[in-house]
Amino acid sequence: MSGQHHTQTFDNIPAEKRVRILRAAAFVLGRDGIGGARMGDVAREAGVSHGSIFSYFPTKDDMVRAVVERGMALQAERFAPADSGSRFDEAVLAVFRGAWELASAEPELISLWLSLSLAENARFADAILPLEKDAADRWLALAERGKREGSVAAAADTRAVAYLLDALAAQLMKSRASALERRKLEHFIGAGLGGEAAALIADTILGLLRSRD
Amino acid sequence: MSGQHHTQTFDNIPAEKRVRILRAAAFVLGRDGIGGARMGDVAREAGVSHGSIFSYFPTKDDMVRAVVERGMALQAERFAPADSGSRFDEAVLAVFRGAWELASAEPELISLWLSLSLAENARFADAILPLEKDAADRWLALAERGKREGSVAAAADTRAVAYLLDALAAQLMKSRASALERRKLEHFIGAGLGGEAAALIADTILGLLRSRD
Amino acid sequence: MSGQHHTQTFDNIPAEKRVRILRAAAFVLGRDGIGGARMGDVAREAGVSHGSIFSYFPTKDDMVRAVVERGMALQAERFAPADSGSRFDEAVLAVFRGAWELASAEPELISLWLSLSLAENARFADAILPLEKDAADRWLALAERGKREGSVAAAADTRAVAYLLDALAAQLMKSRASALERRKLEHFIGAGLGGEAAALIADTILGLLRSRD
Amino acid sequence: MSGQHHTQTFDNIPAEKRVRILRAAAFVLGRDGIGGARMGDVAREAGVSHGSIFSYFPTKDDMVRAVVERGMALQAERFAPADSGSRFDEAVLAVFRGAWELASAEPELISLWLSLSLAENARFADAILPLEKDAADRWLALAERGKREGSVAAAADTRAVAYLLDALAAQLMKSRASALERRKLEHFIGAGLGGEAAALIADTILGLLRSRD
DNA sequence: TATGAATGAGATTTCATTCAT
DNA sequence: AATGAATGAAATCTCATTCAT
Repeated sequence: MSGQHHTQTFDNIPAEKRVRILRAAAFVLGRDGIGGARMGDVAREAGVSHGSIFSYFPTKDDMVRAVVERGMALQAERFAPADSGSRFDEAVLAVFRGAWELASAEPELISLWLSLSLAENARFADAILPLEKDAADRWLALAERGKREGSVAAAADTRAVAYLLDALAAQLMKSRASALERRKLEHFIGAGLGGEAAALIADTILGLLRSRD
Repeated sequence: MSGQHHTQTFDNIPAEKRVRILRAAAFVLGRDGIGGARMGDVAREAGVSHGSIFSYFPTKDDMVRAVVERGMALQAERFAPADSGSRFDEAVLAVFRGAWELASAEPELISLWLSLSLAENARFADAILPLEKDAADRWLALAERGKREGSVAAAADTRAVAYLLDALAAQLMKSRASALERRKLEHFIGAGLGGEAAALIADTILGLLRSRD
Repeated sequence: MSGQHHTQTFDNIPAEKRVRILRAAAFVLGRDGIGGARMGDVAREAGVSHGSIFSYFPTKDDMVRAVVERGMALQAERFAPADSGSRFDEAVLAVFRGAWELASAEPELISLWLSLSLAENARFADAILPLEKDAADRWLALAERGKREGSVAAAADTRAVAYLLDALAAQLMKSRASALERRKLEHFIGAGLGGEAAALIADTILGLLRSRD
Repeated sequence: MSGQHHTQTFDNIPAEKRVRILRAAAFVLGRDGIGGARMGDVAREAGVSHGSIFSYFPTKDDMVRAVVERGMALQAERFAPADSGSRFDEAVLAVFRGAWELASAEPELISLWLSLSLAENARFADAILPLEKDAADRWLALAERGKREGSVAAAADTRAVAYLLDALAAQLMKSRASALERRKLEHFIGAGLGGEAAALIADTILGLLRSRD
């Protein structure tokens, strides 16, 4: 399943170097795609030798998995505000903003994450599925909280609401990370909104969700 | 920009063969990704010789563009129900169902379309952008109609509503076309819903959109 | 098992080219060893492009197998004199001479054949075993004929005699094909014997085999 | 030529460790071939660090030479019975048995020794030739003794007889050490003979050698 | 002296594209 | 117009050897 994808050597090197390498890998993988990324580029980007990369990860696929596993930690950070005691509306807004900021800071990571849904990368399903299920569970929990707090209309299907929030957050990140999707967002919303796109979308969906009787 | 991506020769062959080749190309491109697709596989899948492919499309990228352009026609079909005189609710439901059915019939085409948002395929932005803008305009028009008909709460931002509907439709197709996303959908909604997932999502969003004052 | 190791393409090219490639492959494989041989060297030696070699043989191992299969035909030639109606003594002498000449003409093929017995090349056992068994059967048949003709002492174990003849023929080829073994032969027999080494060894073993009662 | 192939450091370590390393090297070299053997495997097999190997032997080739030199001692043991005062027949039988037992105990060493005759390993000729000449001299001496004792037909060429005995002993070891050759031996002699194969071959050749006039 | 991380040259293999037939 | 053999640039991965600790 998810096991160990890096070598003992990778565990032995300084933590700072480990992070540098994983970030470099995510950057190149996201920029060029999994198939298109060249291990030599990762090495150069990380400032290590060509051969060293293979002493850390037996194969390119193993490197991809190691990068994906690091994504788990980032996702936990993204949802952290929702875990604190804040109200539903605040939590959703915070997660949407967090998604937008993550996509701003590491667009290549989002691009990599998007590519993992593609048929061509189906062999990584086992690596990414736990992350997806984790996100789904967080959204489901949030939707239930919204119901209890009265911030989500009683008539709405909880699961569908969770799916809807997940889809929107994903689309927001995509709109930030992909040049094409950014132009599409601008075509919808108008250019120059910057970080406020996330807030506008959040406000709109929160308004719709709110029960008005 | 969008000009001519195939050769004169391609225009000269029977229409049936042209379609067969474009479908084969979409199939292989979607299954293996643009980078991973092999021209030889397209040839074999289409039942033509390896060399012939290059007498139809000067390069692999040209073939991709030709396939994308064919997508324009499919998109028009998908939105056809919305163009007819039906009410907002019926139109949205029909488009969601159409999206689901397209993704069921040609999952590889959806996979290809999804891959075009990735950074690695940014060079095809000019080919896909008209298609995206067209879709956006159709959603914007629909959202406005919803407002006029009173099926969309007056307080909701029209552009945000359109963006939201587009995101949901895209996510639905993704959930159908990608094995990974299908498992994610099942984690949200429960397995075994089949085609009713589209209806459940549509009902929920339509319910939320409806003004109740 | 022995199946097909070359591609359809290899079957399609002219026979003359096919032989040229197989000879070039045997030459390089024998000279540098299976592990040490470089596909590029085979290509250069055969006068074809680097890529072409891989359009004939999917992998290096497949190429090795194709070369080994060609060895079957050469072995049949080597034993041809024994199949004709000649007497036992003449047949053995002819086969020994034939072995010596084959090793003189294609020493690299012998070197390749020797390397196939090594543990490192155990994965080719299925390819070489039929050839070995064929040789064994021919020696067994010859030994039996010797017994019937009275050229082999009645007291001698037929199977052991066959094994002995096979071992000697193999050692003769090795002595001819390997520089090291040639020096060893010279240390035994004295230098400058040239092709007469085969005759001396054959005469000696034939003399020993002959019953003298 | 044969000089010193290991470092001063190698002389300084405990004798037990020295033997352990040389045995590990022989094992890996025989199993994977000289080209295919990895220095890291030798290190792991010997239970020392990767870097240490290079503090004992400047290069891989030096390590091979050191291993070959150790083979000299083993060979002396193998011929020890022939040096004692036993009769010719007993001596030959003992050497054949010794060869069989050595090949049973250290098949990888035999595999390594066999590989040294290959063209690809010609650069080690200077290391192995003394060993080969030593063996040749022992067989020549034995053959002469056989003549004097009347155990070898007077008409037989002494040098050819020595060559023949050497070839048979080598073939026997090969039949024991190589899985492929073992199957070939079984095809000749029948399976299940175990250690008696050496005795059968020895009896047969001794019977043939014996003069009967 | 011992360790094991680092290096980089080099090997197999792939595949878009060309071109003779 | 159609075919499929030929080409060679480029990418992943290996491993002997070095060297800082």
